[in-house]
Amino acid sequence: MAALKYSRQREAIKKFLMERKDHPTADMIYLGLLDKFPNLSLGTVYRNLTLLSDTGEINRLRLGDGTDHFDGNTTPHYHFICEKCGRVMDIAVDGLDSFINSADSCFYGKIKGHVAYFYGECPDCLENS
Amino acid sequence: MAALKYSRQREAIKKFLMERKDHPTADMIYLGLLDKFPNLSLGTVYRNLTLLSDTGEINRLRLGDGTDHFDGNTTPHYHFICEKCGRVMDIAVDGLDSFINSADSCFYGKIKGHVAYFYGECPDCLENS
DNA sequence: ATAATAACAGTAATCATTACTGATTTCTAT
DNA sequence: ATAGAAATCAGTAATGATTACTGTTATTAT
Repeated sequence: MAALKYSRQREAIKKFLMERKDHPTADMIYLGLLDKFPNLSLGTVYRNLTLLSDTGEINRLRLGDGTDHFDGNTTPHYHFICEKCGRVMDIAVDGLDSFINSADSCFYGKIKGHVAYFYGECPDCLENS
Repeated sequence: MAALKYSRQREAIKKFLMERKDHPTADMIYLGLLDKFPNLSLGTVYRNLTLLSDTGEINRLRLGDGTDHFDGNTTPHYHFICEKCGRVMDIAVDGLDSFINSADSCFYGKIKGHVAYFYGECPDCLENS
């Protein structure tokens, strides 16, 4: 309900996410912005990440590794997380989305969305073994 | 590596999960067993849930609601979580599994598994609104 | 300009989960 | 049977991610 006011910190957080292809955690974003905002607070990062994901400008990823990751790419896509190095990568899975959206044919509730991600060993870790 | 020794507590935890169709959290299991084990410790519940899911006897569900749920049904199936009441239900999604297993056609890493679940409003909550 | 209020930095609190500790139970090999 | 080794226990403390609180600062509308 309350109107959002501009803040340099929020813009920097959004820009930071847009410029990256990895999927940083709140802490990584905090550390990455400390040089530009020496007084930045981790709480500010968390609050703005929540605001930005509430408005749909970014996505919050719950990948089951104990900490949330964030993604500036809001076009629909899926993720792969490496069990060895923890890296998060985009993964193309053509047709999965429409398949999943038809899942409610025999379900009597209202399906509003889904979460799906893959895990295993990433190309780099696979090579070093 | 260390051999597992029998424990009454672990057996009770497993039995508790097998006899249920809901998907309780560690705390719910703890509270549910307090009458039979008045000295039961929450740490014991957590430790045994980890042991049992490591051996594949139960499944740990990370459904993004801030706490893990556990499932005594280890046959492959998917879950739906109600955003209103928090209830976790089984949901049948025919063919999704084989579809997802073919996802690595254009991915250069090694996909070992996937996580997928649905969220929305359950039949009961849908009716009361 | 000024008043209203969102946002801030800093810090404390929360909550799920894990780690530690010394006592107890289970198992194995005499 | 029994004694020693080791897993498990209950109880408690610690951890780590995230959220809430507080007094101050920045942004916006009048």
